[in-house]
Amino acid sequence: MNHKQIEKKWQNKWLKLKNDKFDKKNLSQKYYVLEMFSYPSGANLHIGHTYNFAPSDTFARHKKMQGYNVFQPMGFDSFGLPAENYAIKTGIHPKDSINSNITKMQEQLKALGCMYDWDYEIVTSDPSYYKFTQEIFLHFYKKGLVYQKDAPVNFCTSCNTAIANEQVKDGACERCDSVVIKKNMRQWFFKITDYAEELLSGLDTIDWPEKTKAMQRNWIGKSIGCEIGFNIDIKSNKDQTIKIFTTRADTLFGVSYIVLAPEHPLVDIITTQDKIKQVKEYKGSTAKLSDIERQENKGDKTGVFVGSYCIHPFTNEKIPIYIADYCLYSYGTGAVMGVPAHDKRDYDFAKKYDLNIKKVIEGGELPFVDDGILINSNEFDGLGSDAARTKIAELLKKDGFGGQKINYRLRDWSISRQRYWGCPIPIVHCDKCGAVPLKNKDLPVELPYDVDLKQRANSPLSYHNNFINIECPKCGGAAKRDADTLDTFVCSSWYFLRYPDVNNKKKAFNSELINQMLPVDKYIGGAEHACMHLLYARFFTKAMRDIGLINFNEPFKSLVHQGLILGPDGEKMSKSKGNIVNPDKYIDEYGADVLRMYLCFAFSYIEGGPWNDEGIKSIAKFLDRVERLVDMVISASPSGDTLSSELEYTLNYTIKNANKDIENFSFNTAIARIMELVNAMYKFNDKLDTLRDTTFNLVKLLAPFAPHFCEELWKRLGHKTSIFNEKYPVCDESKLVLAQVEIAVQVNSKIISKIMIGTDWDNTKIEEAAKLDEKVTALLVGKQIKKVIVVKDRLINLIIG
RNA sequence: GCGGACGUGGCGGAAUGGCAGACGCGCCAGACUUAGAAUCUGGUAUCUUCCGAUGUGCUGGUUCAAGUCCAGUCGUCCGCACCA
Repeated sequence: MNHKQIEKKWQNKWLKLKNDKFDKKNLSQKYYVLEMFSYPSGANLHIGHTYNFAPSDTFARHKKMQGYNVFQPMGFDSFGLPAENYAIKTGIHPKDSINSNITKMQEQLKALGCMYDWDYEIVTSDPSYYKFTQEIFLHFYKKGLVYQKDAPVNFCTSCNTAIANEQVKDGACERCDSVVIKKNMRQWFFKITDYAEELLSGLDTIDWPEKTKAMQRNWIGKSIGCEIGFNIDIKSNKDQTIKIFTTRADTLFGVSYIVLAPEHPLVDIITTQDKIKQVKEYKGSTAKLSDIERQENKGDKTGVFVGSYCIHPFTNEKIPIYIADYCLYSYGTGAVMGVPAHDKRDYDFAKKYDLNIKKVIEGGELPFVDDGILINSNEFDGLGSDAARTKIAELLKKDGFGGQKINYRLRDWSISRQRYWGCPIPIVHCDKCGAVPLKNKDLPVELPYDVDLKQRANSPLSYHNNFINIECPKCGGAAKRDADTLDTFVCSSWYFLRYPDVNNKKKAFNSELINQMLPVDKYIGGAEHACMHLLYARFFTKAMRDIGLINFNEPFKSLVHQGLILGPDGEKMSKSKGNIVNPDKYIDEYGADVLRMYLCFAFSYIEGGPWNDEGIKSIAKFLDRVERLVDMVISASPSGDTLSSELEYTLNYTIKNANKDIENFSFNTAIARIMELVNAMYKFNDKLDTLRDTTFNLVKLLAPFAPHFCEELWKRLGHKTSIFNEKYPVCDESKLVLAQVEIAVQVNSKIISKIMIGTDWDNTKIEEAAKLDEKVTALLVGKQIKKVIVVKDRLINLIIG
């Protein structure tokens, strides 16, 4: 078969037949299957992209053949740094490079024969889309989910912009690997922390990989503890209180000092005159450290005494106050109690600065960090840690010093980026009115084309006078637009809600329609998005529900991660390593069907692995084998014989497993079963005339994997309509009932022999038959049968002694 | 340190607690062919005195029965990490 001809032919025909189109009128049978859209990078699609798209298309086609009204759209996440950095390097404007990249990627996707309905395409950098990203931002603003604050943020020195916590990997920028420093900047934030509890509990309601759910749980980091107020003991500041958070309130009597994070606002207030110099120096030196340096210094605890003391709420002891960078300002209250006897870090710190170490939990050697029995703790002595925590929290509450408190590791999502190629923030800054949100009618705030990208001291947009200067919508005075753009993850946090109503010009979407179309039934994409896109999208869904735009709680009912395809060297594919595999040459040589099917067959889909093209020929060979078989069947002359029951069994066994395996993304085993069927059919090549119906089924079974090839064979078999309008074969269970079956005979759990039995035999009859076997008989001489175990249609085990 | 995986032939990979290695690659042999390619058929875990024995990282345990369950251990990978 000439794959080039037939692939082109069927791709065109599918367009004409509107085969890939979603039927808007039949929502009751809708099935929304979505592959994460990708960034239109300058390079071609590599084999990893093909691996993401092709097998999930096989899944979608299978669903379609099962009778679902499949909605499978595709789009491009086209804002982002790479295009801007590329523009700085080459002078080619992001808008232009993105457009040509999209065209190229579309061609490649079409060449794969994926069943996308291109009527629903999304390009996030198109004003028709980002107009609504801005509108949603304003919705969030009105709902109080957006705020601006001066805060130390993660700043990538190479990308020259702030980035979110989720985008910092090992202290470096997730995109470019450069050093990330803390920088104080005025930034916009989304209040994702408002949803911490629901983002956590909602995980129990969705069909996602356990690993991903665990990662989100971890990232949200709920911890149940206690907040404790320590009053400060200096005459001038009697009414100041330091609030600390601890999960170990049971160790409260072991406190020997209090630590504030160096950035804590109380530090300057409580530092005594004689300590100002040291404190200032320490604050300066820690502020300069990058996250990476901080982590390297982990073992070596540093800090300084600020000169003042606070009072223990129960014992009234005087407790010295320190600042130390091992206390993080961004977690809890930015202050902790130091209990050296029962915390490794506090122990190190106390040793270094010669602080009191008081044991209050009976257990092992210090530092003893497990739960135990309280000692040296007044009325709490003898209690277990768990009970003590409850009692102490209660007493603290009664005395007005604090009480139980839940803390989350999750922090608000910083969304301002000091870059050009992103969605403009629909806010105006007026000296008189402050930050003023734009009106919906003024959207979209369009990104100007003529911007000097080399200006990098501030956001590039801040240098564009026509864009930046504007009248204040409130007072009409001179004002400036926000010069930053939104994190691209904002754009991708709601695209799945836009797809079904992508041409809506008035609204982001029609809520009624979206409530019917969502949640996404099957979402497919890389595991690397676990704590970024997948978390943000859940937050957006919940926030938009509370605003009243949608009525469901979770965006993605069921999630599958495909594995990662590595380079042939076993390393992650990257330009710098030069191990990127381009799928085009395989499509050219073998065709899209062969490549698609090889990707389905050669890997366990959720595992992935190093690319290796040695087996790709085998798939080409297999399809040739199928073609020959089909052609032989077509030209066979009738004899009146009927299909053997053995083959009927194989056919239905294949049908049953192919359906099950595709549903589970176990494409490799589904193909293995179809190969078995073909092998079995070849055994009957002297009775080809009996194979006609089986051949129809075979071609249908194979269609989701090799769509063009199967369309062609389907036509050769005399059909006038597309095979994708056919129903995928359904197993006839009655054909799987055999009269006879071979089972294993075990004696004392060892396999001795195999016998044929009737499937309707009772255990006694099976036992009698087993005993007749020569080898078994020999073993039974002079022995007693103590027990017989029969596993239906599998084995019989005789226990003798 | 915390969390999550994973470990099976020469290779990719299969196995609801029930005959380990499906399917394929590679390799070997046979058929067809002047020959090769292609194709078709068969074989292919290891050891073996050909009776069998041993085999799913390692050590134990549960069970009539363990790749699968449990405990421990070694190794690899991923995510988070001074989170109080």
